[in-house]
Amino acid sequence: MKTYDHNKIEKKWQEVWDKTKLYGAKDGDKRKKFYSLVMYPYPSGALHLGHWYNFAGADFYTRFKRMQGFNVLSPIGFDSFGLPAENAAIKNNIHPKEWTYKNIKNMISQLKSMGPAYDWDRMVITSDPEYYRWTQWMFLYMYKRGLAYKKKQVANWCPSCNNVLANEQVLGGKCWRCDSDVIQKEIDQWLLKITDYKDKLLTGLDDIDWPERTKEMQRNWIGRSEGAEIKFEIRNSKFEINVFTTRPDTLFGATFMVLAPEHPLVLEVLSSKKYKIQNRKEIKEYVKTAKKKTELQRMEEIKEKTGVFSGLYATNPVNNKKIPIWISDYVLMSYGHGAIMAVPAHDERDWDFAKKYNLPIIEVLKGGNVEKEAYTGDGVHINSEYLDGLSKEDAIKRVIEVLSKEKKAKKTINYRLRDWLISRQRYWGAPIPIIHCPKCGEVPVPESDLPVNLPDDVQFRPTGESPLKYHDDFRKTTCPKCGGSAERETDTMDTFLCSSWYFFRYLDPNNEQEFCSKNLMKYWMPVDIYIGGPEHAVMHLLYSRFFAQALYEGGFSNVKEPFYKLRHQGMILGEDNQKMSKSRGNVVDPDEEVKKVGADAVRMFMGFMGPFDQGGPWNPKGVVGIRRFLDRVWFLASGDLSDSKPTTLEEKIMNKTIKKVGEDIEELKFNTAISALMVFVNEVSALDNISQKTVEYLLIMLAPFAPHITEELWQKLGHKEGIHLESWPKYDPKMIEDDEVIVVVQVNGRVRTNIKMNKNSTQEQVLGVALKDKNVKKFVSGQEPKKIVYIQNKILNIVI
RNA sequence: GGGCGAGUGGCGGAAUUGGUAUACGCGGCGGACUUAAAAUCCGCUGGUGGUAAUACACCUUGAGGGUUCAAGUCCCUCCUCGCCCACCA
Repeated sequence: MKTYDHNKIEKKWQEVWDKTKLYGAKDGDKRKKFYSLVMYPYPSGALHLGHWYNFAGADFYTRFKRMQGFNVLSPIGFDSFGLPAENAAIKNNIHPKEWTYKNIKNMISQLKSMGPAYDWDRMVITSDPEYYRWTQWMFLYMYKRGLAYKKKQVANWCPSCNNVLANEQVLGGKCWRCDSDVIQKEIDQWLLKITDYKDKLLTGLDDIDWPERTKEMQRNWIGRSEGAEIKFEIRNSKFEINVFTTRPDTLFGATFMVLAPEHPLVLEVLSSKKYKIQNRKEIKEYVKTAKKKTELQRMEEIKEKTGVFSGLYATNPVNNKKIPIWISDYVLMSYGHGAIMAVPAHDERDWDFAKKYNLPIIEVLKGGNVEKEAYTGDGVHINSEYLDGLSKEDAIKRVIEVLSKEKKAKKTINYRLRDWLISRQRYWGAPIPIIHCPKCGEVPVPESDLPVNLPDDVQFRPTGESPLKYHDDFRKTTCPKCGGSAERETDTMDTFLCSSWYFFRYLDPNNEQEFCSKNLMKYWMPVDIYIGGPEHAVMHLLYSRFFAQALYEGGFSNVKEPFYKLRHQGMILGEDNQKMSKSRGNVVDPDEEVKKVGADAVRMFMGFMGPFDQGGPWNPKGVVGIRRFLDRVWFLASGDLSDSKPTTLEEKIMNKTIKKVGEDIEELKFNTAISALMVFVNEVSALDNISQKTVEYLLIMLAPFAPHITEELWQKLGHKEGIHLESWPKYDPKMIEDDEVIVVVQVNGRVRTNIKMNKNSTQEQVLGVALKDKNVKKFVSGQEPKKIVYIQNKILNIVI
C-alpha cells in the first residue's frame, strides 16, 4: 500500500515534540532572535478553518526561520475576556469562566493537532488574574499619565449587548459583534486619550513594513485634514460659532450656517427666553427625533436631508452679510465643532440642503454649473472681492491672512480620531481599578492591591446589566486614601485593552514584579512578523501601537512601534465562493478534514490553494491532491535509495529547488514554493537510481509544511536527531546555471521556434543557427531583416 | 460618494517584473493493473482551422484603443466584481 497512517504518525510526533519541548524559545540566546506572532484567538469553542489558515501560514514561516538558524519565539494564547462568554452564561446557565476555560482546553488540543511549532510554556490567557492584574496596571499607568479620564458623553450604545462601543467597533452603524443597530446614549464612561498620539501614530506608519492598504486605513481613521477655524458672530447675542473648514477660500459663497442638533447653542436657544423664536416647538421636536435615530437611520438619510431654521442669524466675517443659521443632523457633533459654514455652490451636501429649503446659491469659483450640481474642484475665484482671480491654494492662503488680522480665522488641523472609550457595563472583563470615595473622589487602586479580582459568585440578570453593580462584596470597599467607606468602579475594561499589550507578556509570562522585564523586552522586541486578519486594521492594530507609544514615553517599552512587519492572511470561503456560515451550510470543520487526510495535508493545502494574502474557496477535492503528493513522497522515501552521491542532474534539480522554495517562503508565497516541491518530486521520481541525499534534501524543504510525515521519514532513513533541528540548505549558484540555454526565435514578434545554444552565444551565432530552421526560413522568406533584437540567453527577434 | 485591490482554461491558480501565456494542482478523457471497483501508475487535455496521423497556421489573459522589435505585465478610456471607509465640512 502506497500510503501512510497519518493518525498514527501525527499523534506520535506531536507527543514527542511536546515532551521534549522542541519548539521552546531561548531567552537571551546568542543566535539572532526572531519573534513571530499570530493574533491570538478568542476561545469561542472551536477552531475554524480561518484560524487554521492564519496559523498554518505563520507556522510555515516560523519553521523556516528556525531552520535558517534564528532563535525563534512563536507563542500562542487566548483573548479570553469578552461578551460571548457572558451571553452564553445568561442563555445556557453556565458560568462565563467555566464556558471560557472549557473552550480553551478544547482549542488547545485542536491547536496541537495541527502540529504547530509553538512554545507552549508561554501561554497567555487574558482572563487569568495573573494576566489581568497587569491589564489593570496598564490602566493605572495611563491614569497616572493623564491618559485615562471619566466623562459623561453621548456614546455608541448597542441595545442588544447592553454595552457601549468604541467608534472603531461600530461598523456601518451596526455593532461589530452582534450586528444590531447602534443608538446614541448619554452615559458616564472611561476613555483613553489616544488622540494625544494622533501625530505619532500617523508618522510612525512611515517606518514600519505593513501592507500599504492597512497603513492607509489607519491614516484615514486618524483623518488628519488641514484647514481653518473661522469665527462667526451671532447677531443680537454675545455668542459666536467656530467652524472648521478645509475650504476657507469659498467663504464669499457661504450663504447659511448649519448646527448639529446636539450643538450647545441649540440647547441655549431652546432653554432661554431671550431669543425671539417663533418655531421653538418645531426645533424641540426636530432635536428630539434626531436624538432617537440610530446611526443607521442617519446614514440612510444621506440623500434626503432634513433640517429646521433656528431663528438666528450670523455675520459672514468676510463681507458682514447676514446669513441664517439652520439646524440639521447632516452636521455631526463629533467632528469639527459641530457647526459648519454652508457653501452650497461648492459642497454637495450644502447644495442638497439649499435646494430643499430654497436657500441662495452663490457661485464663487468658476468651473462647473452650480445650478445643476455643486462644483467642488479648483478654478478661478469670482464674486469674492479680494480673492477674485486667485486659484484655490492661493485663495486659501490669502483669506486666512486677511481674516487672521481681525482674529476671525486661523489655520488649524482637524482630526477624525476620537478618544478610545474603554468602559464596558458588563461582567466578563478586567475590572477598572478605581475606587469612588465620597470624600476623596476618584481614587486609583494602589498597585500593591492589584489585581482587583473579578468575583465568581455573581447573579446574571436577564436585562444584561452588570452583576457587579449588585455584588456588595465587590462593590463596597474602603478608600485607600482616607480609609472611609467607598465604592469600586463596576465597569470592566474593553477586551481590546487586554490585547493591546499581550505580545509583551509572552516574553515574560510568569513575572510577578512587572508586566515584562526590560532585559527580555530588549532582547525580543519588536515583533519581527505579525500575521493576522485585516479586520483589525483600525482596532487592535491601532490600539497596540498607541500602547507601545505611551509605554515608550514612560520608559516601559523599548520600542515605539511594536510590530515591525505585518502581513495579512486572506479569507477562506466555502466551496460556493461565499463566506462560510451556518445558514449557507458551507462550513468546513477542520477536525474532520484532519481525520480524513491528516494535518500535514490540510496545512499544506492551505499553503497551496493560492496566494496567502488572498485566501479563496476551500476545495475539498483539492486537498486530496496534496495527500496524493505526500503519499508519493512517502513512497519515494521508503523505496530503494542509493548510497552514492547525487548525480549532477540531481544536484541541478536540487539546487534550483532550494533557491526557489527558500525565496518563496521568505515572501510568504507558499503556493509556488509547494508547486516547486511537486516539480522536484516529479523530476526525481522519473530517475532510476535516486540518491538518499537527494530525498533528504526534499524532506528538509518539505518539513515546514508537513512536519509530521517528514519527521517520520527522517527517522526511517536512520537519523537519530529530528528533522526540525536541521538547517535550511544552501544552494550553489553555479549548479543552477546551465551551459546550454534555450533561445526563443521570433519573426516579427511571433514565436517560430526555439533553439538550444551554448550559454552567452553572440547574436551572430544564434542568428546563424536560427536562419537554418525551416520554419524561420519560411517566414523570413529570403528578405533582408529590417532590425534584429537579441537579448542574450533569452530571445532573438528578426523583424522583416 | 471616497480609498484600496482584482479580472488569465471547466475550476484553484503560475508567469524570471516588458521576453516561449496557461507552471503546479483539481476535474475530465484514454490506457495499464484488477474477476470487478476503489486506489495507484502512464499518456492526453485553452479555442478554431487543418491533416489519415503528424507538421503547421490563426485566435486567446474583462472590453476597446495606444506605446514597443516584443504587452497578462506599461499608458489612456470603459465595464464587472471584492474589501474597507463614509453626511468628516
